[in-house]
Amino acid sequence: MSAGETRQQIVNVANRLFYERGFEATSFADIAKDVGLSRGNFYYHFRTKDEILDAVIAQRVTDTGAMLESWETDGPSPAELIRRFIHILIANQSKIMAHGCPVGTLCNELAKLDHAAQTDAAGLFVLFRRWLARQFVALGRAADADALALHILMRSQGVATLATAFRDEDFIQREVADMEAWLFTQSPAASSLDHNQPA
Amino acid sequence: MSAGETRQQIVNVANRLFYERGFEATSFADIAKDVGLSRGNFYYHFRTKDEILDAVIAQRVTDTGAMLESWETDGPSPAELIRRFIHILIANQSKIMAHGCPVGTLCNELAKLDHAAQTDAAGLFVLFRRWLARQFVALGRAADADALALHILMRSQGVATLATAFRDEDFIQREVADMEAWLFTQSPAASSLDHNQPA
DNA sequence: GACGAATTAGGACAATTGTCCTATGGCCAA
DNA sequence: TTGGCCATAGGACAATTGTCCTAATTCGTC
Repeated sequence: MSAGETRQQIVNVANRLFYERGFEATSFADIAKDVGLSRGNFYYHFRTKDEILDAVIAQRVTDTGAMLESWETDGPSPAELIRRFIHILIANQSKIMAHGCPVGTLCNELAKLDHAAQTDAAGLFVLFRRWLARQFVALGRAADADALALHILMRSQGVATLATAFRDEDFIQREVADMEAWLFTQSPAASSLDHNQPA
Repeated sequence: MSAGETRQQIVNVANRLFYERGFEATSFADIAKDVGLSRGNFYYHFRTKDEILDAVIAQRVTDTGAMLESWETDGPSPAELIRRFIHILIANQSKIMAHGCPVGTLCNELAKLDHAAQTDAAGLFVLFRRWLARQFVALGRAADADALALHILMRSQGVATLATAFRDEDFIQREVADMEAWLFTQSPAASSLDHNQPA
């Protein structure tokens, strides 16, 4: 197998394990076993564990960017695009209940470790933040687009954390519906309506 | 020193380190050094690391319960009590930006480790959930008190996670203000008002 | 088929992990 | 003062960690 392919396999497996078990709790041996390589051989592809982390984050940046871009290809409305973002919570429901949000939990862990890659991991949030802000601008909310983007991001993080703690599908459904109702009130034309009761 | 005092010191230090660095990343040696004891001696007080974790969670349950109870002693209104909860985000701002929410991050880590103490840690959320629900009942929202409690809890978790990732004090202030505005609309008398724009 | 480079296996290495044992010191009761 | 229990220090233990080296294998090219 070519070095590039092996490297890609390592990144894919590490990406999954970092999400499912956390960065610190995942060892070289764990990754090696799942890839089917010997542990010592890793040094050929990655000199340190931090290099793997960097590669995993870079991979996620690429994947996330591609996903967000692909959503826009068939030209849905900004509100519909934001709805798609919100619905990640339902699409990935079972994974989120088991391991939380991949971005939020990684940022939290790296913050506690005071890890150098903290900023890179937060860059994943920036990707969503900017994309969401763009949609709110298109929605006619240029003045507070970034604040609205952060608000939606904040809500999905809160839902993810409580979903992991309580494993309550109804809670997720309810909060997603509430986010959609909130979104509806944010289009200027509908701003006089009141759709904000969570329940 | 009596065994009880030493044990209490260990729990206090472990509590702090589990929060600042995480459970897995904190070793017996780390705790021993901060308490000023020899590592081997831990076995006398705690047979396993999991036993320390249990003690730390039990301590947090006691402390949290006492805090919530003390808030109610001088008889503030339910809305004022909920406001106090929301303002934890500001009171603990710098710690949250550095290490996240103590409850949320612990639950997330234990979920990834598939740890037996997961449910006990989530019990800390239950404490807040029930206390908040009581306030909403007193506010005249008995029908959806639990959902409203989860909603507030969800928001504070989301704010904590993004606060850690972005270290943005303005964001925290803004979202706290928005939570207060939301709270105002939740008292039945004020339910026709619209205070929901986050910004 | 043979050569040289690319890729791998296997293991060495010191450090650290959680766990556990034993010998020692100190304090309180008789 | 003595005897016994409580608390501690110090270290042993096997296992695992991230890192690194070297010898072997595989592969494409001539």
